[in-house]
Amino acid sequence: MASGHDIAMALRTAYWAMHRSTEASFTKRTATADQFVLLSLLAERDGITQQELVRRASSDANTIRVMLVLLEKRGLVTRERHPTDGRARNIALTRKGRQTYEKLWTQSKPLRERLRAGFGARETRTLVKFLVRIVRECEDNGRD
Amino acid sequence: MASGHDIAMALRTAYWAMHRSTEASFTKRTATADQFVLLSLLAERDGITQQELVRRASSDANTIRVMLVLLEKRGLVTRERHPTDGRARNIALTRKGRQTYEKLWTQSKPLRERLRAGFGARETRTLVKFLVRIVRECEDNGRD
DNA sequence: CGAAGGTCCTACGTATACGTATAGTCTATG
DNA sequence: CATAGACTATACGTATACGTAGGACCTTCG
Repeated sequence: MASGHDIAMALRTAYWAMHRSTEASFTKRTATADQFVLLSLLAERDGITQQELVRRASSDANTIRVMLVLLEKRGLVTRERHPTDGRARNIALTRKGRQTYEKLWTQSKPLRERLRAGFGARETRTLVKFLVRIVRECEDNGRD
Repeated sequence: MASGHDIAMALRTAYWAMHRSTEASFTKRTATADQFVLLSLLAERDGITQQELVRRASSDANTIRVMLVLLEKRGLVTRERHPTDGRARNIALTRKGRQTYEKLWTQSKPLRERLRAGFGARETRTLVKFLVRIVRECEDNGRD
C-alpha cells in the first residue's frame, strides 16, 4: 500500500534523476542545471531583483546570491543597483548570458520532449497539479 | 499548455518544498532530512554495504561516504570492514542510531500523513507511478 | 600463479541549500 | 525629521551532490 513515505522517496528519486539527466544534457560544462533554472527565469523576465528571483526559483536568498555572483564572474548576468531602492539589485542577462541560455535550452530539449511525450497532455496536467498539491501540503504542514 | 519544462519546474519546486518541510519537522537538529533517508534505509535493512546504500538512496558514492562518516562520528552508525570482501564496508545502525531514526520518524509523521491524506489511495498510486515514469524517461534519455 | 581489468572506498575540489548574523536602506509613525 | 521596525543583500559555516583521481582489493584468464 502506497504511503506518504513512498511519495517522499519517489519524489526524491525523480527529482535527482531529472537533475542528473539535465546536467548530462549539458556538454562542456557550460553551466549547471541549477544555473540553467536561473537563466531561464531571467530569459522569461529580465531586470528583476534578486528577491524576485528567490521567489520564482523557490529557493533561498543566500543560495541565489552566490549563484548570481558566479554567473556575474562568468559574464552571464549583470547585477546593478536598483534605481530607486538602494537595498536591491537588478539582475539582467548579458548578451552572452542569453546566448548561453539558448544553447542550454536546445541541449536540454530532448529531455523535455521525452518528458512531455512520456505523459501526454492530460497526464501532464494531472502530474503538475499533483506536484503543486504537494507544495501546498508541505507548506501548510508548518503553519497549523 | 503544460510542457516538459513545466513538469521540470514543478518537480523541482515540489521536491524542495518537501525537503524544507521535512527539515522543519525535525526539532533540535537531531539530523538532516537527507540523513533521515539513510537512517530509514538502514532501519529497513541493516548491515548492507555503502554501495548498496548508494543504489537504494539513488545517490552518489562520494556523498554517501561523507554522510556516513558524519553519522559515524555522531555514533549513529558503524562502518565495519566487510567479512569477506576487503574493499567493502558494512553499515549498521547503532542503538542510538535506531532510537534517533524512530524519533525522526515520529516527528515527520504529520507530514507523511498529510501527504497521504491529500491524495488518497488511488491518486497516491498514480502519483508514485508517474514519478517512477519520470525516472525511467530521464535514465533512458542518455542511453539512446 | 601473475598480470589485467573491474569494484569499492577514499580524498579533494566546485556548486548548491540553508541557518544565522550583520550592515545598509527604506518606510511608517510619532 | 527622527527613530523603530521591516526589507535586501552580504558574509560565514555546515551539509549535500557529484566529478575526478587514486589506492586497496577482488576476479578472471592466459
